[in-house]
Amino acid sequence: MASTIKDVAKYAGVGVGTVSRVLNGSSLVSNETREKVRTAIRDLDYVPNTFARRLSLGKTLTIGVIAPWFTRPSVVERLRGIEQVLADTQYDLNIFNIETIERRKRCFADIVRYGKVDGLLVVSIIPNEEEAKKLKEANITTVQIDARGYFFSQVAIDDINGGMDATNHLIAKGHKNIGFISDYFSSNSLGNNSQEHRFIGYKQALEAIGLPIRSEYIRQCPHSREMARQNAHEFFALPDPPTAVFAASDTQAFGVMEAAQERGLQIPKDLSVIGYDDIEISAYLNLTTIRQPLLETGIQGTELLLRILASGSDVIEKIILPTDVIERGTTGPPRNLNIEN
Amino acid sequence: MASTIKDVAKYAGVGVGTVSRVLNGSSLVSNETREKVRTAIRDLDYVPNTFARRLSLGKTLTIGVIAPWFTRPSVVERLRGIEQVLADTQYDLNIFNIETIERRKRCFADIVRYGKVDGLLVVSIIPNEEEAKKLKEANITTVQIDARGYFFSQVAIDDINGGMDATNHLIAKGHKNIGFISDYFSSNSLGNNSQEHRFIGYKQALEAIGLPIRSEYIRQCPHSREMARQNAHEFFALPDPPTAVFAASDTQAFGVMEAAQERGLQIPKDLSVIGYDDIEISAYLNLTTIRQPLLETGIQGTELLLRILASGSDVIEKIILPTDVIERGTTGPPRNLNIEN
DNA sequence: TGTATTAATGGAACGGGTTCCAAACTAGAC
DNA sequence: GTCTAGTTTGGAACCCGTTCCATTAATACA
Repeated sequence: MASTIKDVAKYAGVGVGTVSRVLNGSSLVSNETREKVRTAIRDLDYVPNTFARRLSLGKTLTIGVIAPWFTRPSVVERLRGIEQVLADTQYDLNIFNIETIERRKRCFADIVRYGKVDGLLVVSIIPNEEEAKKLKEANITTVQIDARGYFFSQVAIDDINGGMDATNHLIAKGHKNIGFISDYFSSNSLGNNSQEHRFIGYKQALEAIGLPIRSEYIRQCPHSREMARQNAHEFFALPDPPTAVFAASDTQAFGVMEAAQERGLQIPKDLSVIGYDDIEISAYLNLTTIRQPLLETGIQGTELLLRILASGSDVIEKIILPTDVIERGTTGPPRNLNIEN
Repeated sequence: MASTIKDVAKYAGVGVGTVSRVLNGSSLVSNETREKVRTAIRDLDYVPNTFARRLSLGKTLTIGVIAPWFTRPSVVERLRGIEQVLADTQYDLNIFNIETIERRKRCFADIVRYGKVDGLLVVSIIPNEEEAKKLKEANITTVQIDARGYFFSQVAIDDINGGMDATNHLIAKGHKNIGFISDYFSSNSLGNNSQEHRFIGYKQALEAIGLPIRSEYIRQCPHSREMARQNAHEFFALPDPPTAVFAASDTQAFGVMEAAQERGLQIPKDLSVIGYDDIEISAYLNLTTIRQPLLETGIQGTELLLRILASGSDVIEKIILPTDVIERGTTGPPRNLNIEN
């Protein structure tokens, strides 16, 4: 049906080796021959069979992506970046969606076993030591996106800096009593330490201008609006409650806002709230937050992976991207300042 | 490195043909031999090379998915369904994200040219006549998801009925002045007519009980919250503004809600709003809406495609899935009825 | 016991590329 | 004109499965 390299060779009156050389840009072909072959390719509308090519090269020309929470807007945005870059290359994209721990195990195992990918992008999770070892043994070049770790090259967010920016934003408004709510630190099942980094940023920002780190202002709880709500109420019950809260995710920020509303506190007059992520509904709910360059992490992670695949280098490279403060309506000066003005 | 079928044959003391027969479940192997081969496969941890297999079979064992608006929650949900089904098959998934008309053209052209897929799922767009012809010529089995059309089998939503349900829900609450906001109808570049079908449902519901179709209550605008917001404001400025609005997508419904808030209208007391899609944040924002079985369309579309690939049938099959009204807090009786009660 | 059938098996040919090796050709040096 | 080195080129071997064909073994039947 479709023409093959043999047809092209016959049509151009050359050998298959020569056609292959032209296809792969070898310099060992005279200009005259090259032109003949090019014409033949055009005339026959020849497209090399990609599977024959892969078999012969011993490469899969495929990039795998392991991503949890496939449906979260932030992950989708990263995937978009990945797809965008790969669309212009010879590489295929193979997405593995992880929704359960079993699935995670199976995915890593399958990828190693079936050897269907040359390179792997691991989004928002950190391969554990055993997984990392197996990937390396199987010679699968791996890049992490949105997660730190010691085993592989990575593109991550500067969460420490993001945490500092969020805190500094509140400090700049005049706040001195700043609460912090986050998910539990690392050691969660997926091994992502962004929460802790945001906290470090918070701490550093306070320390930088000599504000005390008050343990009663710091809370960790499961990642949900409801838990954040409860913890925010405990803040309000303090004798000297915070005038501003930095929530390490927008979802938790909404919990804080809900609590404030229940308590009759006006935002931002009585309480400022800043989130982290800039998920879709944050704009709608007018939440000041920290935006991560999601699409960009996908793009840069993929480009990094392709670079490593091309160069064969095994130096671990870490790219850290900055965050932006998106100021909306939930942050302002604290009440006492308002009154003074 | 990895063991091949030859290694297995040698280890088991049989020919490669026999190993292949065992792998593919041929009945032409004695139980004794089969067991020997199985043991060899286990001992050598043998996994067939998928690319050699594809080359030899002349099949790609790959399903392509063409989807526009890759980032929309509704599309992601369908993709999830597709991925879920394919994960348990030997088929690979190849996603083509279409964001521009050029990209659309290139996608269809490439898919035909490079012959990298056995089957194609086209999500939310309708291949035009030329594209359909080429797909058929290239012998690529195609199934459409979330779009009608005459050329291929399909899994679609009964959007006319969904539009009727939404409108009837408002009518049942006592509304007579019902606005309609949607994206532009079909004839958009991608050839999806779901918007129009929702409108037809809206019209039919009104006509069915003799309510007038008022052109000032009907608006089309680009699919965004912001544009919907602006158009909603124009509704409110009418001398006889609608008491309820049916937005043909949840995203647009949020724009209407935003406008209502800006205008000081209470929902649902002063204005009822019903959306369409039931995307993730709709529950959070308490939006009454029409739920489409999004995941289900992905699942059923993929299963249909696999069935067709297996059977080789060329009967065009159409599966229409129903919608559900999800009643939450944004719809209620109109104010005048409130007062009367 | 001999013959016809059927079941089971080995292995060559094939799918369509890439690459290595040997051969042919060219040009420059002497 | 001969020799050497370098440039081009053709094509066999290989990548690793599947499948068809030929062969052998086993069973059935007369």
